[in-house]
Amino acid sequence: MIDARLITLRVFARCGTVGATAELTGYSPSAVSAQLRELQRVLGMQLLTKDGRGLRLTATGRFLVAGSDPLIAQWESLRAAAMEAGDQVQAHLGLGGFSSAAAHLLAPLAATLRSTHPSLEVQVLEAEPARCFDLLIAERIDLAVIVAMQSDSYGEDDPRFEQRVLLDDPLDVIIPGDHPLASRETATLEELASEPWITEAAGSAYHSLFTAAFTAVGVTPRIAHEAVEWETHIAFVGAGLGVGLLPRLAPLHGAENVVRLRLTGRAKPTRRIVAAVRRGSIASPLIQESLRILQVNANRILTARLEEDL
Amino acid sequence: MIDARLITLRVFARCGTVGATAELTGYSPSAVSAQLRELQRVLGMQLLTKDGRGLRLTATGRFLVAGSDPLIAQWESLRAAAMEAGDQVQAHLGLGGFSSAAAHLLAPLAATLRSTHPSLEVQVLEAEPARCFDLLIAERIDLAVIVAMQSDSYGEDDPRFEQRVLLDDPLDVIIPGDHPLASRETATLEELASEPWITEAAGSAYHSLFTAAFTAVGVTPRIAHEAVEWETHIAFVGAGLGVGLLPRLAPLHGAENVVRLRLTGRAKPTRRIVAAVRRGSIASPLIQESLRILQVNANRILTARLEEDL
DNA sequence: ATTACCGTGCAGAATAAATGCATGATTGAC
DNA sequence: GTCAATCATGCATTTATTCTGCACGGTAAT
Repeated sequence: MIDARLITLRVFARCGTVGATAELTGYSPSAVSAQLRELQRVLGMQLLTKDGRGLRLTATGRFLVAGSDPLIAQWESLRAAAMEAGDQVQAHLGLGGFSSAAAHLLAPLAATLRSTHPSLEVQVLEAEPARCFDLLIAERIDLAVIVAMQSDSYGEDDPRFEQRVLLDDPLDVIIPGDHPLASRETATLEELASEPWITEAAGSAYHSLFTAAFTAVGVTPRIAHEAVEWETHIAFVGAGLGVGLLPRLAPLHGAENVVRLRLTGRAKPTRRIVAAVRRGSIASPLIQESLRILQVNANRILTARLEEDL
Repeated sequence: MIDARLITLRVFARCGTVGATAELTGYSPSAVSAQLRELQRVLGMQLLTKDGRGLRLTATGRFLVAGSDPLIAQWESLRAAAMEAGDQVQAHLGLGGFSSAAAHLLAPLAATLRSTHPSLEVQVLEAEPARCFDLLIAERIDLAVIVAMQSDSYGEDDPRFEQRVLLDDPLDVIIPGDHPLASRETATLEELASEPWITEAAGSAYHSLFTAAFTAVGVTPRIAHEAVEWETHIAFVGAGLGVGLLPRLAPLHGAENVVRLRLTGRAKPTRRIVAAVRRGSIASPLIQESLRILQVNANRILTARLEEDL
């Protein structure tokens, strides 16, 4: 309902280049360029200046973008209220989430919504948390499932978003099936302190969670290998290369020679999984329903995992 | 910046029929029909229902329209603030006003703006006050000059508009040149109580002003003739058909056998001339400048008239 | 029953917008 | 200093959207 060109400007304000804006919005770079020029013409404002080989927002441009936050929020709020008042749901819903969330939370959600609202067209995009926020701004998606990261620049008080905690996903430890502790059901980080550890690359989202967990018990782990996908982690462990942490939401799906142990003791690391929406839209019936479904599904998965793997 | 289809819906909410909406917005009826249908499709809301041979807003529709008032106001406010922050003015300005305002206030304003802002395109629409408000909602004009009418449904607190008093235009009395009082400079309503009066049709904007003035002095005038345009009033007076009231802003331009007398005494009727804009836009530099110019011009005309006709 | 009014559907026209490629300008690397 | 990479933009073309004008069907008043 808000002019698409203003949305484009907002995306540009976040990512700073026409090319990136085009990628995020789904337009071509020329279209973005034309939109921004047209926006300035229509409003009679100079919003951008050339800066080297790129563009930069003018003071007016920054002012407009900042001021548009409450405008967008108000529209979302109005739409949500009207939807609720009329007991209706929108025609389209865009969902975004990082890999395992997309697979284990969003896919079931999409399936459920599809059956309860046959006329609703749902679109799921797999994307990293930071990109999810960008996609929310670009209005490509309406609901994002992300891992809460204190390092992120999106605070709980960001005027553009609202966030709700979906669940705290506990990290389990996975060890080779022939490990001395393999017959146990639980373990502590202290017991595994001297093991070779498999983790993600330093600086990644989970790495900080990993180090924080060990700092809490005063142990410095030996990092032997790095992996990005959980599937790779599991394979490394199965090959006897070391031990690792695995979110309970992530399935082992019967991997050879790998057992999952619950972590006990002082350090019980969890990753907090959060749903984020554009501010104002949280009251929308469809969003509310989606949040409920997500939460139910997530809890079901967590308890089911306990019976499967542990 | 707010979707044109929502604007169209707002206009429909005011006038109630597709045809009238088309006339006000400048679209064809088919276009309005298509826009409203499209709006419902995009939002996934049912906003309208068939009602006899016409359309009627649903509860959701009324809710959305009412809720859109602050949305529009916020956009106008943001635009005005950004304009001010960037020291820029918009590219287009639409002005609306009733006949004599259009001729004596808006035309000079347009001329002044044209010279001070060569790139600005100004458009002037002559329209009755009620229609001016509609045109403001339809975003066909940005500034309206109207006669304040307590009977109007537009209060000072309407969430859609903001109003500023431009001037209080005193009503003078016009009498034939061969009238016994013609050599005077002032007169009172009491002195003219027994004269045949020329007024507007009952129910018109000025008629209530007319009766209120006589009620204030406890006299019931004899209404002899009715006229719509001031020029007709003047002609009637010149033909000796009676006496009448004429706003000081309206010129005699040397009519034969008519003299203008200032009204003194207890009843000093004035018509309050007010500028109205969409709420939020009052802070816009161009609106502010226009209001200043209007006020200066109005005062200049009032004082000049004293020297010409009185 | 007839007439006037109102909204809508459709074919075609007009307008607006997006794409893809080529270009110019700038930065950083070698 | 040259070369490659990055970025934005202009233009011709295509594509999508939107508007118009007219005809039609339903509804209310005379």
